[in-house]
Amino acid sequence: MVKVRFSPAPTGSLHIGGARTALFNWLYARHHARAGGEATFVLRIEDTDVSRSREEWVVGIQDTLRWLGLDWDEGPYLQSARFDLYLDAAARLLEQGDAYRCYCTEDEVKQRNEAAAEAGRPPGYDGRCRALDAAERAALEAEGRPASIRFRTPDDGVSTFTDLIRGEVRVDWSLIHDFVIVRSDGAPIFFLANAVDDLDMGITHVIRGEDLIDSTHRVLALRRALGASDQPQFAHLPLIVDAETRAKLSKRHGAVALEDFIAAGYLPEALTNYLALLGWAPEEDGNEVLSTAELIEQFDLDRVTHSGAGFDRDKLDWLNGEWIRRLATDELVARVEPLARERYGAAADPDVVAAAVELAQPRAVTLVQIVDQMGFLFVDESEFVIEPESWDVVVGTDRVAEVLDAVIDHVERCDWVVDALALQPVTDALGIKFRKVAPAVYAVVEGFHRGLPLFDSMFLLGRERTLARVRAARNRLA
RNA sequence: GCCCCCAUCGUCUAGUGGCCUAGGACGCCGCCCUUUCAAGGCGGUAACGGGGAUUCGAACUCCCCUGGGGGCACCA
Repeated sequence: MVKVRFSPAPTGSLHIGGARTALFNWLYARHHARAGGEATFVLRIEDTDVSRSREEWVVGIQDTLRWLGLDWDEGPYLQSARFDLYLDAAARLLEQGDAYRCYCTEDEVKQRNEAAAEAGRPPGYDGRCRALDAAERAALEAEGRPASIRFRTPDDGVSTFTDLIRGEVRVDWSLIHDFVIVRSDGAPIFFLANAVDDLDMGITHVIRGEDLIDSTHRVLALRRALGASDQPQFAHLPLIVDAETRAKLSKRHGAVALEDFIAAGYLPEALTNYLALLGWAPEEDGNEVLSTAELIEQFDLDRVTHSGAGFDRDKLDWLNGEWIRRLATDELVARVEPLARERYGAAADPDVVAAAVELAQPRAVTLVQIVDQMGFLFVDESEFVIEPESWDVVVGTDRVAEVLDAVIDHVERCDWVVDALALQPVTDALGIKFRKVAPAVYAVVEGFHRGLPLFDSMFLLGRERTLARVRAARNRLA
């Protein structure tokens, strides 16, 4: 029996790190189920911090998860709808003496921490409200001071747990200070909600980022105080870091939001494949291009690595190309079509789009690139422009006027079939290697000096439009 | 500052004492192919952070150092 959960905070859209965590939890559950076991993947939205959470992120995260193909069996549960549960637990802890009311304000705690730091003492709550008697408490309350609820951690001893990936992890309790579980405004805090829910939902395995490894001790203590008879297994994943800075991936270092990758034309197949490769290694047959089914089959916590994984856009690009090539052409067309329509409107004739996709599939890196490359087919001659950089290439090409004249002459009279549009014979007759002048001709016809295969492109464009463009370029040259 | 985690090519990684003159993938370089650029094919460049210890034998075990990252909130 395996029950895992992905529990994002809806304080932003799903980012690379969160997606990887979701994927590993999902793969773990699906792998277990495939092996004949019972497994449940729960989606739980941790929106206890109401001020930082937004409905649009709650929705957006689910959309992105679905786009990735990560479906959940339970949920989404919203913690904001379960406050009673957490508050009841807090009341119980208060009653048991495992927690106490703290009348220190946030500012006061912060100030005392700073003072402690300056004095060379370790920071952390100093325990001021730990042992208040009834009279002191009454006095503070009479002052109208709001109270938070703090969990009382052990003063000595060692906290230990066995991480599925890292083995035994231990830390002295003396280093872990009493922490707040209910804010003075009455809102429960992450640790509490997290512990209560995992307990209540019967979570068996907690798979999450390594940045949470230190908080595990607190969650474990909380669960024990709450009467948990057993503890879940923990598995802390290596962080995904910026390959350059080696620091936790953040918005400062380029795209990290999954939405950005979707918009940039990456396929879910490629993203899940790449994400799986960050911090996990497949079986040793050398094949890294893996479908979701293959990932499910092979996934195992044993093969999760221990050190931070640098995010490498180049490898993602390569994988995306691989997946574009692996898709059936019809399927690729189906995915490109809406994008083409969105970009070019009614001009994007479905048949032409399909033909262009077929030309693009063997070489494309992203869906957006495919859409870009077919653009020349959908603009009016009056609006057709050659990219400045590509026009420079035209101008810088030797004997280009001569070549364009010959191309015009050839296109005017040749049979209108792709094979007849081959230009090598034309340049050969001039004693010029086609390769030398190809970029210029590409630019003149497609607007870019690198694009879809030229002869097929001219055919798709049609004789008149092709001629119009070449003539226009020829005139501009003169 | 304190605590925790980590340490193999530029990057992702394989490797659990002899199979390692360290393997694969991406990138990069070269060649071939070619309807430019790509894609594809072939080949190449490139790493066990340092020092001790254990052992007949260490990338693999232990210790120290160094380095990197993470955590120390009334965020999650």
